[in-house]
Amino acid sequence: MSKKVLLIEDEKQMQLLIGNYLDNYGFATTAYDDPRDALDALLVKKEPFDIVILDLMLPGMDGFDVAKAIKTKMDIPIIISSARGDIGNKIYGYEIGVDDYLEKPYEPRELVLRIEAVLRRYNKSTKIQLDDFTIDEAGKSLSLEGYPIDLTKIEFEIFLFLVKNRGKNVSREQIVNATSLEYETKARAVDMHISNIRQKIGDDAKEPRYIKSVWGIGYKFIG
Amino acid sequence: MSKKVLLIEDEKQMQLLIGNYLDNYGFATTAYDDPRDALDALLVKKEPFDIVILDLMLPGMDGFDVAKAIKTKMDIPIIISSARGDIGNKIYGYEIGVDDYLEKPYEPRELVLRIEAVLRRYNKSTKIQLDDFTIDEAGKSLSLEGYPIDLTKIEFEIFLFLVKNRGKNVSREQIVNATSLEYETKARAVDMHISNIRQKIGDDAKEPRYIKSVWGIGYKFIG
DNA sequence: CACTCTCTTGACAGTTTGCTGACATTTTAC
DNA sequence: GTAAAATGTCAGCAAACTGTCAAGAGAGTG
Repeated sequence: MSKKVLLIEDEKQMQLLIGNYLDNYGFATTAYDDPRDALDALLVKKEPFDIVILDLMLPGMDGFDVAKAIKTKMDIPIIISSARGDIGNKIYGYEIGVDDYLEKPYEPRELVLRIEAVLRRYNKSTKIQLDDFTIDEAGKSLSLEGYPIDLTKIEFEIFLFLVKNRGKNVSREQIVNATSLEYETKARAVDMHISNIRQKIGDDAKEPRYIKSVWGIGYKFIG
Repeated sequence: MSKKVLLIEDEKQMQLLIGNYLDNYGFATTAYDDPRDALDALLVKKEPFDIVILDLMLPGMDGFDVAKAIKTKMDIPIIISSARGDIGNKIYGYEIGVDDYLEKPYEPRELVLRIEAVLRRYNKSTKIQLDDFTIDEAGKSLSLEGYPIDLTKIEFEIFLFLVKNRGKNVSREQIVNATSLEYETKARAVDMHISNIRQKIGDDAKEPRYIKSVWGIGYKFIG
């Protein structure tokens, strides 16, 4: 299945050049002149793209703001393509969490290689895909259907432990031992964390889709 | 019965060395150069292997992808065998569920030990298959023909005790002692638990398929 | 220092479980 | 066959467990 590329680039000529080139290499490219249209397609209409190629020189909106808007809402790789090549911008780009950076002019072939590299890194980084969750173990981050969910450190540890033992019942004691919870922490505190996690992932204790309470035993991640 | 080892390794020399060595230790080794052939044998032809030894440096396909392809389709242990550096600390980051890994060069004896350790761990992975039941002792869960059955803590303990003593008669007193039932619990309470268990697993006291009452003695799991 | 965020705990409501008495039914002993 | 003993199971209750609010302690930040 070909990967879907979202190209945000206002120069028509560049758009055609890159779009055709990528399509020849087996990608399905959709291009937008206006970043607002692109954001609309990605975040509002939720079209399923695999990667974003983003020009920094855009009409009406700063490229970095576009990147930030995307990264705070979704977990999707972004490659910056720009003529503005000074180091300051580069660093800023990586701080936002941009995945790679190309300075114009560049060979289209180079872009293909970078895309492949980024996608490869993305797919087999430390991420666990499960149901609608993407769990980044190293990055200690979680997203649900592409939308990031902010868990605290301990919440994330508990969630990860449950996921790794999905299908099995785990006791509160096991949870305390497997996470950075203090040894003498009362089992009751675990309940509170579970309650908070459930709220954040939109789960319901009575009709759980993900974390089920097992009476007298503990909890179980359904799966 | 000797355990069947699937060796995926493209270096002929290594293949022969490991293959012969394992066979000398009572394993039945089948080797493939090409991971696609190995996947075909395992996943399509469904040849019954007990464990996979996987080299990471393979032609045509990334070793991690092979591992992932296997693990998402089957529940079979995998040991990674690879040159130092391919692995590093990545292996644990890639949450594929690999069971062990060895860095080349290693002593063949070491591999044998690892295989035995992994198989031991796997077999006593606390899962008991019996009739149509799957009992996960560690996970404290039970399923019948693939459908999960929710037993309470004590019901599960009683059921497990009966299964472990299948074919034997066990008294109510034995059941009380073997579970977390209070010492002074009346024997009569056991009857009630048995009744509830029977209902949940669809058994009939009069025509028992699983739990039989033994008049004047106690109960017996038929087996 | 004030502010925020995280973790823990007490408290209370609501739910589930385990136990028992009660009664019907079955089996054994004589 | 009859009485006594054993078992099956319903209904109900007390105890144990869970969900979650709210408050407070403690850590980290600017």
